[in-house]
Amino acid sequence: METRELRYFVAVAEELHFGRAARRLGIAQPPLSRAIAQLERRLGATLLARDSRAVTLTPAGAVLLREGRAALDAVAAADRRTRRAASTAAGEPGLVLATKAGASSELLPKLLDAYAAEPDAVAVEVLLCGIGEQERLLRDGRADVALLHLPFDSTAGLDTEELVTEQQVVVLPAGHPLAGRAQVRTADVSALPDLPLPRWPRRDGSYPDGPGPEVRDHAQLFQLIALGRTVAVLPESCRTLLRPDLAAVPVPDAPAVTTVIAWPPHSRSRSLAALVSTATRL
Amino acid sequence: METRELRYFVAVAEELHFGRAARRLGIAQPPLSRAIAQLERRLGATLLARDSRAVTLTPAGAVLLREGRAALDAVAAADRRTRRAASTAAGEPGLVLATKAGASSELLPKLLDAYAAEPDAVAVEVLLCGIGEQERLLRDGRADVALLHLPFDSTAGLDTEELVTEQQVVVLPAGHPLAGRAQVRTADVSALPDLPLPRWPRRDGSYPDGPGPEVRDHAQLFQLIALGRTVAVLPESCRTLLRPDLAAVPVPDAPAVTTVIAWPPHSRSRSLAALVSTATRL
DNA sequence: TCCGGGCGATACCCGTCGGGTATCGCCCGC
DNA sequence: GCGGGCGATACCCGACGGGTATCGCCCGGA
Repeated sequence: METRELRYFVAVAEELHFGRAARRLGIAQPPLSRAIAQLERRLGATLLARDSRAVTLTPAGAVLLREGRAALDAVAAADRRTRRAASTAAGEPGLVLATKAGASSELLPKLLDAYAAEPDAVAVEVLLCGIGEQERLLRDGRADVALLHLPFDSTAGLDTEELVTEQQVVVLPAGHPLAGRAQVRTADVSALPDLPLPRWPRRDGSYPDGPGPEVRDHAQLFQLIALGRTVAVLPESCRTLLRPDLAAVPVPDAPAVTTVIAWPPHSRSRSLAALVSTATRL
Repeated sequence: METRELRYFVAVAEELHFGRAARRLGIAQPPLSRAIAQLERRLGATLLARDSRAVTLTPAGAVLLREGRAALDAVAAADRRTRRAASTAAGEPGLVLATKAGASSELLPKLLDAYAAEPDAVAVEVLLCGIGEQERLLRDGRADVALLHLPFDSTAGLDTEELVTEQQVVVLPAGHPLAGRAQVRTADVSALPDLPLPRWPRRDGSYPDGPGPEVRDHAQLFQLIALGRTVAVLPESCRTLLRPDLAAVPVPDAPAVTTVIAWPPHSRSRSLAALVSTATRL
């Protein structure tokens, strides 16, 4: 199976429409139809049900969509990592660290400083990404290492080391009645009638349904909290980012958040090992 | 990057010889040279140093060898799993469970029986494999789930659940002086002058150097122990396999062995989830 | 009921490229 | 100094990927 065939199939499987998929791939529709038919013939499997007026995935097609995406990511990672290894001709290439924008605001600078002080540290590029994107970045080679936050992020298929565990706090407008409390419970927070919890984007960029406002980053979120439109439960290290018009109150019964450093399991880079070792010693 | 190019490169990188690699691939040498040159041109990287009389990997080539193998495994897994999903047209396909031949002799039958008793269990094929092969089988799609034994096997890049932890025992000829002891220490075992520990094959099938005999499986091993040529330290569940002319003595200070059930992280199969859940309830 | 339009499949042509054979250039070792 | 091993180059051919034109099918509206 060639990667070209996989790219073609994934495009059709995602669009469920040969014409659109062909346009996305920059080719005409007939060669695409032919390529898919040939792939089906070679696999001995029907991947798509061409029910007139609608294309749907067969069970085998669903398997190939999932496995094919993973395989294409692995190929993309091989390409990217090889280019990077070549472009930094002498010595170790730099590292790319992925983390959610706004998260780990305390830990990250400490980690970067500590690592930079190591004898043979290499340059670390920080790649800020959206919610849940880190795993993808590691799998397709755009990043070498990432900071994840359990239990929100998935560490499936990654090697990890736990770094710190923090309690969560609820972030409120400074004048809110709960802001004076020493602590609150999750029930108190979710029961606030006029302050629905915000909605974060899903993997594909769409938002779940619900009453809360749609938010993309912490600056947006804090603005909306200050305006009295929402509240949020965040790890307590977010206190360092708080504006003076916001207050944070511990929520002891909210799940603790563990920051972990994660990397692709087959990595064998000296500099990555040094960075991880520095992180665990913080 | 096409999988054909990756296959070609991996072959050359493993053989470090264009002629042999071409023969292995079933093509002539000139097209192979051209394909590698084209891959290098497209990546903008020199992958192989053609020092006259010897081909060696550049650092970028070493990266592509490692990443390329992983990518080829992922493509092979996509192919195999799609075929299997298609061939079992109705309902869930069966599961393939990989385990080391001779290991988990107590746990495996219990697991298979318990799972078979589940309401919608599917057929489970057991694939006996060599030391350390399970990870590869899971990655390239030949197996869906495996039993691994920590700390010997690597679980890098796999999702796992721990099943049981056992102490280890030393297996001796029944008449050996230590056979009557209630327990021994690792120091006692490694100090036995005429009974060197056996040598197990490495990933690539070669054996490490050393005085002990080369063994491939437990039947071989027990035969050699009975002949007084070696001793072995094994998990205590191996007692059920012992022949009457062998004895087992606990070794409390040997590392405990944990059997884990492992599967590829992106699996989303109902029957796999049921098997894992059955295993954890044993 | 018929017609138009949307969509995937088919037919057919062309250019590129992958693969083969022959040969060269280089270097090492006898 | 020469023979042989090895990778690169030259050149040819056939296969296959991609394009355009068109068909067949089905649904929906008049």
